[in-house]
Parts: sequence; C-alpha cells; structure tokens
Amino acid sequence: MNGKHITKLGFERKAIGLALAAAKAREGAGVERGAILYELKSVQADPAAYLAGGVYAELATELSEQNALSEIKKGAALLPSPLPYAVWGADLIEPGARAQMDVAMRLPITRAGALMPDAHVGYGLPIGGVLAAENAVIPYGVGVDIGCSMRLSVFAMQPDALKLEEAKILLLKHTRFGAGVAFDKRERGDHAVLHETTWDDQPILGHLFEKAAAQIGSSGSGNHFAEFGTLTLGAADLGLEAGEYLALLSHSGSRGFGAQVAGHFTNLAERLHPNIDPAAKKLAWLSLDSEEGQAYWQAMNLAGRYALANHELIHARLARALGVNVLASVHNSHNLAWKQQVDGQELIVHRKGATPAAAGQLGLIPGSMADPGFVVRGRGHADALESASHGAGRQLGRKAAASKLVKKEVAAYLKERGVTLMGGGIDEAPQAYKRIEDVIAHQSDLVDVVAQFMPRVVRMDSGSEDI
DNA sequence: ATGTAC
Repeated sequence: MNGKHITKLGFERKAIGLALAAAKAREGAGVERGAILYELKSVQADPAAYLAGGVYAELATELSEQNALSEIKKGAALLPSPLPYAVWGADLIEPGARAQMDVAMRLPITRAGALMPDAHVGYGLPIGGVLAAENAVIPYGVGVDIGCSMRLSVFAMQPDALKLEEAKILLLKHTRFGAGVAFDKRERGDHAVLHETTWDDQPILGHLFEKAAAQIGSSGSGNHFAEFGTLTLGAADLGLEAGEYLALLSHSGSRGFGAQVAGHFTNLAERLHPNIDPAAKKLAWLSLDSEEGQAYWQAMNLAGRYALANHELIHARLARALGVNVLASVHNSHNLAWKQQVDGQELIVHRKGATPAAAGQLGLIPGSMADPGFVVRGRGHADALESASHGAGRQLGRKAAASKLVKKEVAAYLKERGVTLMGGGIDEAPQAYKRIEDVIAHQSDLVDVVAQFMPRVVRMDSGSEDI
C-alpha cells in the first residue's frame, strides 16, 4: 500500500497522509489490500460514521472538515423551495417529471427554468426540461446522449417516385443501428469534425477518438431512427413551393463518444459535490470558472458537432445513392447547453430533450415511428427560455410499454398509416408515446408549424423485442 | 442512450 493507491481514491491534502497511516495500521493487522481499499472508500463516502473512534477516526474528521469547507465554497445547499417556472401542457406531464424539475429549480446555481409538454422522468433533469444556470453547467442537465439531434433533407423528388423496396434497400445499406455498432474500416465515413485539433486538447477526447471515427455516420439504438417519408408544405416556405416532397428525417446522437464524455464528467461533478442533497445528486454541476467545467464545455460542444456530423453523413450517403438534389434541409440539437441572454444576463441554458425555439429559428419535432413529425418555427417565448418540446414524449416507460403493449395492435397501427418498419422495439411503439397532435397543440405559443412530415419507411434498432 | 462497469 502506497501513496499512489491513496491519491487514486481521490484523497487530498492532509487526508492523504492520514489515509496512508490508517492503511499501514490495517496492513499491520493482517488485513488484505482489497479490504483496506474498500474500508477507505467507505470512510470517504460517509466520514460521519467513523468519527466516534477507531483507526479511521482522524481521517474521518479531516474528511468531514474538507467536505464542509468545499460545500461552503461551492454553495451546495438547495433552496428551501423551488424557483417558479412555467409549464406547458401540465395535464400531459407525469408527477415524477414535475418533482425532478422542482429539485432542479432549488439548485443554488439555477436562475430560471421551464418544462415542455413532452416532459417525462429522466436521470437528473427530466426529459423536456429547460434549465438556466449561472456560470455553471450540469452534465446530466444535458443528458447522456450529448448533442442528440434531428435533421431533415427535402429532396427534388415526388414521394411516390421512391418505391418501397428501394427505400428499404437504401436504408439497410447506408445506415447502421444498434448499441456498440460501428463501420468496417473501409466503409468508414470522414468529416471535418474528425480533423479538429480539439481531440488533442484533453486525454479523454484523445482516448475516444478512435471510437468516434469508427462510429461516425451511425445511428445507435433506443428512439433513434432514419426514415423516408412525405413532407407536406401547406404554403411556400423553406425556399420551397407549397406541395409534397420526398424527405429524409433522422434522429441520432453522439454515440459511444458522447455517452462516455457524459459519464466521465457527471462522475467528476458528483465527486466535487460529495455532500450534495441526495435528491440532487444527478444534478451535480461544474463551475465554468473551474478547469473541469471548461473541459466539459469543450467536450460537450465537440460531441454536439460530432452528432450533427453523424446526420450529415447519413443524409449525404442517402442523397448520393438516390441521385437527387437536396432542395432544403433543417437541423437542430435538442440535448445541449447554450450560452444565452436571459433578462439581460448571460446564463447557461440546458435543454435536455427540448428544441431551441428563438424567434424565427427552425426546428424539428418528431411524433413517433408512425405519427407525423413537424417542421416548426420558434416564437421566442421568454418564459420557455426560447424552447419547445423535442418530440411527443413518452406516455409509457420502456418496461411498461414492453409489458402492456401487444405486437398485433402495434402492427395494425403501422398498417393503418401505411408505415413500413425495419427493426424497432415494442418500447418504441406509437402507443408508448403521447399524441403528438396534443403536444403540438399545447405549445402553439412556443412554435408555429411550418410543414408536416409523415414517415413511410422507418429504420430503427431492434431493441429488446421486435414488433 | 451506451455497451458491460471503481
């Protein structure tokens, strides 16, 4: 047992010597190293339990003092009650999501927030939550899939000119779905984001580069999809005449790269807030004045650009295979944090499953695998922190969907709407989602609908159970 | 959402 073992556990300053002394004493008593490390971790997790006496008492005292000091420094105590925040579609939102938002509105760094009509429970901040913080960023206020985003390409082609069989072949050939999935070396795509020097700025980014390079242009699992469908423009917009167009809509994120960045920095944030109220544990933040906060900000934005690059490759491959021009395209990130002016002050606005909707800003709000999605234009509502929903939102959790929904009824729903599905888990069934029409209706003051997209051929990961 | 773990 040496100092290296101790510092690796995260002990600092005077605690290093005390931990080492205690460890030596335990070694002397014949305790194995693994057991000692476990004991040290237990003292670290709950020093109060070791204050009374024993070999770890001195260490526990020092740790308690260090924790108290760091909590004062970081101002970690929660407000006694949540700051007020606006809610859209309150009758559509489960109590659990409200409770999570209430906790987020009690963080000392929180200045404003809002809840979108597709809100449901997530880790830390609810999905559909918007949170403005002062000079701090919350890794789980952004979410695990950093930079998760949407992209739409409108093609110079009539919707029915693409035959069903060809659409299926194209999607199968040019997209990759599933956890851990990557491209073979010779099939790999390339993009400017892979040539940024940012990857050299942090060890974690360097370590993840190879994974990112292998997975670029892929789509992942869960609710991610790529689908051909019909875009209906009721009036001229997006530089297009009114009418119907063949279009491609995709939902993808930052894959393993973003997930590992998220995991790394939320662990770091939790370690820096050892005494945070347990209710807010997953909302641990990083100050933008700290090295850690700046490192997350850089990594988060790289993951955001990487996620958009994934879409660009998916769309470029399919457009090229189709051999048609792209007439218009729209994209937006819906899991990210932005610097934004709020009431004349620059704040960090986290959108975790929320579409940026500044006045005039275009965005995409999908429904489900067999329900329409919408191209929207933001109205810049201040109380929503210039945001809207990022989809319909779950009505049933993944487990509830798998146990309650019947394959036959899902298949009938798809057939009725003329949707062909490749892959897709029962937990992604349309019946697992809120009615998109209701969700859109509840945010008519946040966005205007520009166009409607009806999916026709959908590819997703297979999930736990196929439909 | 990720892909098998401080």
